Amino acid sequence: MSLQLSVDRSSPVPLYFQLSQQLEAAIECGTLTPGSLLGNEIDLAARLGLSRPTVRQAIQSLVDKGLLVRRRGVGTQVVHSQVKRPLELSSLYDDLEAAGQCPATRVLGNTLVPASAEVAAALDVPEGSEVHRVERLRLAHGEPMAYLCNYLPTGLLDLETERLEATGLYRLMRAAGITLHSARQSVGARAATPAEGERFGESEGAPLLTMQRTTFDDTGRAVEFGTHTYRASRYSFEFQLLVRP
Amino acid sequence: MSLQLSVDRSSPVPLYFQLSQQLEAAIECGTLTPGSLLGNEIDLAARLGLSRPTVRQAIQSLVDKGLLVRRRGVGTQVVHSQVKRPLELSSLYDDLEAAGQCPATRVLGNTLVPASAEVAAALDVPEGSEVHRVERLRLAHGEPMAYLCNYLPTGLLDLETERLEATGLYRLMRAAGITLHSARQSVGARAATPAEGERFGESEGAPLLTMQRTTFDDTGRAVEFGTHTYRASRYSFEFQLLVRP
DNA sequence: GTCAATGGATTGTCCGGACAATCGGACTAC
DNA sequence: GTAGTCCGATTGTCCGGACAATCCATTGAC
Repeated sequence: MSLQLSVDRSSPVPLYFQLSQQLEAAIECGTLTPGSLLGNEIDLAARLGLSRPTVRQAIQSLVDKGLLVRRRGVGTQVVHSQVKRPLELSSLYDDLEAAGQCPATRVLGNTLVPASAEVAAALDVPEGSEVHRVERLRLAHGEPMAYLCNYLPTGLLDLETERLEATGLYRLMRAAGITLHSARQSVGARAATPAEGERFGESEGAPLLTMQRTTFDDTGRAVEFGTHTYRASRYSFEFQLLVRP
Repeated sequence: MSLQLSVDRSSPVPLYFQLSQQLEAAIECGTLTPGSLLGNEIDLAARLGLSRPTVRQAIQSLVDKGLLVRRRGVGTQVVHSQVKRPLELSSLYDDLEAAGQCPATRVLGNTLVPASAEVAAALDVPEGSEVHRVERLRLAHGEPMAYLCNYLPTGLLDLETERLEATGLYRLMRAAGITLHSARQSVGARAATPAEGERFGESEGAPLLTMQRTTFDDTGRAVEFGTHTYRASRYSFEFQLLVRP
């Protein structure tokens, strides 16, 4: 039952990473069934011609992803799963596209404004200093889905209205070399104002889903602050939380 | 400016963990300021009388937590922060208690029921098999905040109504030796039905925040499935998402 | 039959070293 | 002055080994 594992020492990709990828693929495609033991680390290392620390590093990365569980004195098992997917910093645009919803964006505003107290606090810039403000209406199949208002520090990337119409904000940021790391979110709900009702084609008082989010890059700097409003009848958040003990 | 670091080799707590805790404390209390270098790993190891792998393990755990950033050829820096807090699988009870809201619970039902198709799929048990169903009303300062309906597999823990009134479900699960690992959540909003309006002391049509959650333990088994309804005027979700690149 | 002691298996922790990859600044050439 | 090159510093990867801690099943005692 020992699955096919091998490493290419001439490849520039790290050995532990080659191994973890092969193991992940085996789990994904069902070759390694949930609950099955992985075989002890020593033998595995010997079979592959690797050292134990390297094998452990590969296994550890999958444990961190939640795909494997280690039990001292027992061995390493594949989790009973359903959990497979890693949690992602969800992008509304990508979500809609993945769901085949034909997302589109109408840019309502793209200007420089002085930072309000709230925005300044979120982005950690002086109050009153200039920041980008982008207001967008996100459509799916031509129907309005959400109203997005985002603030960004200046100098990080150039926000062309044309590009904002074509894709999502996160893709633009990644393309600009910003590595997104984490985000603090606050999700709530409230009734639509008359203006919002009209904007979304719903009646006044219709339930709306609201989100405020501050996104940080890998150095811990705030790179985006946004206030979003979604039609509750058309959208809900799906996400996964991990516990770090 | 080298800060005070030391390890106790006679302690049963792992050396790398002692070090990571001291570093985390130094970051938390501001001794290590955001953006400052940590000093190279070799010297750090020599100063502490540890090996480099041990020091690396300590640093790596903080990198995983998002407190440090490594840059090859540069060094290891403290992140520019605000992010400090680790993401937690939020417990409504703990959230309220931490906010000084005097949480209380009224158990409306605590019975065994046959699993519906939805519940069976979420918990990965046969449809129609018996599962626990717990219905609760969560109060803060005597005011109703949320209606919680949870399903749990049988045999995991004994759910005494008395205990459920005194604390949160997650605490009971942890106390029963279940190590929570991750959860899939879906958050939405809708208008209150007449019955819900009455239950919460709000009018019909008032916006409600809804959440469905399936929680998994460290072996990947589903240990809880719940449908919750919150008064949007009184509660919103705060959480943090991480990106795994 | 029940409970406690023993032992094998496996992961957890730690060491010391070696070389490669990458970054940033200093230096040089033009 | 500007661009390209070199070099030191630092982290990234990998090795091989040693012992401790823990789990599980078997064995043994009562």
